[in-house]
Amino acid sequence: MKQRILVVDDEHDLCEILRFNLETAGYEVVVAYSAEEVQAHDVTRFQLILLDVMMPGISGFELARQLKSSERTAGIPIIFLTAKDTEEDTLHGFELGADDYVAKPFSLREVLARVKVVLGRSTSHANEIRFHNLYMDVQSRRVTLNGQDVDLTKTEFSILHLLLTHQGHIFTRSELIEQVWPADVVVSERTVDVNLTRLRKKIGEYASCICNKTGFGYYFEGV
Amino acid sequence: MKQRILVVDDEHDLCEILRFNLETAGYEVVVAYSAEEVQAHDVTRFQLILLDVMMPGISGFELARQLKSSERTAGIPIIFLTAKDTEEDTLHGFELGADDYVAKPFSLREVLARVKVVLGRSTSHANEIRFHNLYMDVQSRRVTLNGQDVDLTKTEFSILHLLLTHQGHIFTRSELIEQVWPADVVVSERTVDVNLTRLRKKIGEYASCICNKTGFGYYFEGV
DNA sequence: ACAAAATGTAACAGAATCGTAACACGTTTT
DNA sequence: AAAACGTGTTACGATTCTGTTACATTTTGT
Repeated sequence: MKQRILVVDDEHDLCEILRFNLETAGYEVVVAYSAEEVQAHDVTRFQLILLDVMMPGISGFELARQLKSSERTAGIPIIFLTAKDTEEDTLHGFELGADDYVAKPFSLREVLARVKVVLGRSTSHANEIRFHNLYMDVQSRRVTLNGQDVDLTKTEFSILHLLLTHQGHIFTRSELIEQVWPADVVVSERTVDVNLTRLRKKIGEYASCICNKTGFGYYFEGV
Repeated sequence: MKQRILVVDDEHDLCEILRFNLETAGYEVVVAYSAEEVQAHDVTRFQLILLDVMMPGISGFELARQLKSSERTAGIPIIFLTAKDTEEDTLHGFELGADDYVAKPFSLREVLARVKVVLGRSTSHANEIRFHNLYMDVQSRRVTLNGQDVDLTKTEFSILHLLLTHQGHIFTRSELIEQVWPADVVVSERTVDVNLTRLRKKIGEYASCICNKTGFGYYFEGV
């Protein structure tokens, strides 16, 4: 089945150029001319989003933040297109979960190469996360520990996934809430603790890999 | 300060050629002849790793996977050196977080150009503060000293961050209190002293960089 | 060199943070 | 309809952090 790419940019000409070249390369392309227009689409149907940063109305960064904050769409790779190529903006983009970053003006070859890399990796290994004998299959939402199935709840799964994909990174409680819980629910910070405890109890010998640094937050300690 | 590059390749001759040319270009070079040998080094001290894919024992890909899976070393750029230049291997490399890819046989000019590009763009990460072998990652809230994690409390972290980002600037005790403590808490000025002492004890050889000027206050003395 | 002021540091106790069991309430399964 | 499950909240004991104090040491001014 063809892989589907959503191109979001307010410059019509550029969109058409991208559309033509991506279609030639065998992808199915849908174009939206603004962040607002994106909301008319079912974003989950796309395997990749090419997203312009500078757009009238809602900016690309803001849209990315929204997409990444929803569990349903957080896993969709995003490549930012931007004229801004300062270090700061690039970092901001990656912070928001960008999978790559292309500064305008760019060569089409460059864009195609990056699209290929991102799509290549999001279909192969991104769905399987491993830490020693702890496996997570993101696709089927299954976790195994030394070959034994581990029965995690949705919340626990989501937390473990976040921690494992960012080993060593210390997340504050608010960051965890922001990343794990839907944007519209309000939970107390202590709820995080309780869920971490529940998760620890289920992952046996790896419980001690989920660490807390007093005053900062929680992190997964690899090795 | 010179940028440090770790070259990992089992071919001694090639290593020496790379070493000579990189040193001529003004970099500091350390060579390891196997992935196993890399483990003897503190990898965090390097700003770039040139990594051969095909090595006896642990392969370059496997080593890269390990480095990228640890928050501490994930940020270090890697350029793969390889005789394999098939599409598949290149993709595999990028998947593992390679920052570039050079196929053997390569021209030295080519290697130098890519090293320059990678180091050029990875120099000033705004959220990573470095003083010799003392690193602060503001994003992930970690501090390492010669590759070892330093366990700072929130207050200590905050003080060190302030001092390191304003090296040489002398902060009076009230300035420190104002910057480090929340506006609504009241602490005695001597509290600052105690916290500075605690911080000093945790940063080993850099303790002496935190200086006091009698009657004025504290500052970080960069060499 | 001397006393006074400033700084370094160990020890302690109060405060803040954390781990976890128990409970409540809504949802799903049986 | 009852039981099982998921999950947020609360409470309390355990742990860690941190400000204060007291005394030791260094620096400063005369």
